Amino acid sequence: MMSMDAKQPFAVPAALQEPKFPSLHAGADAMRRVCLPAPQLQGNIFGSFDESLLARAEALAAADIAPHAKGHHLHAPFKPDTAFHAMSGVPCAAAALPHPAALAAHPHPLPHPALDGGDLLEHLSPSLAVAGLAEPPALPAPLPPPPLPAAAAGPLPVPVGAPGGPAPAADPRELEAFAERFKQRRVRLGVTQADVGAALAALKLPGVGSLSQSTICRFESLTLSHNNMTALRPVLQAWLEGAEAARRARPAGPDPPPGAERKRRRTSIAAPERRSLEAYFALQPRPSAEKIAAIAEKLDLKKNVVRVWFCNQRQKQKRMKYSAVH
DNA sequence: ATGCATGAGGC
DNA sequence: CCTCATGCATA
Repeated sequence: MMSMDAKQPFAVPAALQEPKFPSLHAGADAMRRVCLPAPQLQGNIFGSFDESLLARAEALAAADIAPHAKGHHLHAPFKPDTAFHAMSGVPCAAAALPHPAALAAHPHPLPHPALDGGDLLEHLSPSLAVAGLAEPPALPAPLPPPPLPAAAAGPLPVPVGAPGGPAPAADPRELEAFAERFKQRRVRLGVTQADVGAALAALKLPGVGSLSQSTICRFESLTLSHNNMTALRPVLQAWLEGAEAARRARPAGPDPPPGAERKRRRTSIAAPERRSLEAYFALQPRPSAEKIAAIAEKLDLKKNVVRVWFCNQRQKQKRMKYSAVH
């Protein structure tokens, strides 16, 4: 009976359902092809050593890297002019997979086996969070009022605006700085990440609806792709300025009580299986469908779960925290 | 804050 | 089937 989904404020016909930021797919797969190893090579490797590799992966997983020594240094700023898809060399390097013998001796050139896929994002800087800025559950506007709208904010050039071609200064540093300032000012407004996401719809910017708490969070912590960050920045900046202006006009506002709705459940992959998957991933980040099926069977997971897991891992490896060229 | 998932767009 | 942007559910 709930034809009104909480999401999707304006029912957009599927035909019109365009991505919120149309220009995000700039030659995204060009690089993929470059990364793809010769099909036959891949076939040879896995055709011949299939069992060996699987076994080795499991052995690695089972042996477990107990000390859990962490020391990942992702490098490769690599900024081609066609696309800034923060590609670390990792996926390609792994795809270029030497031979099992080499793997046995040295898993790969990196300082540590890429078994830390889940840990890649863990050192987000919680500086603001621990600074004593607990954000209110809703928005009762407790508002600690140290007025300094422009004090902390430096000159913002707003580099967008070329009508003929979008050529904004896409400096990672710029984005990083903005993200941090954004968070500070947002907290100062006493607004949660979820609130921001919801408020975006009210801006009625073309092609921009609401966003989730997840996305706002990821923006603030720079755990989005560079393209994504770049696309979101103007939108969030617009909201921020509007919100600060509104605050001056009307210091207080009503806080709408949140509703309660339950939906889908999240399947959770157990630690041992996860470790195995990570080991497999280190050997081959882009396994074939057959490979995925084999892995799924060995780990007793649904094939689709395994496939999605690999997709998500690849996506994580591309996030911009590590592409921040300095 | 993050893990698993969906869906659009693309070969 | 992939990538990419994004979100629900959850630790």
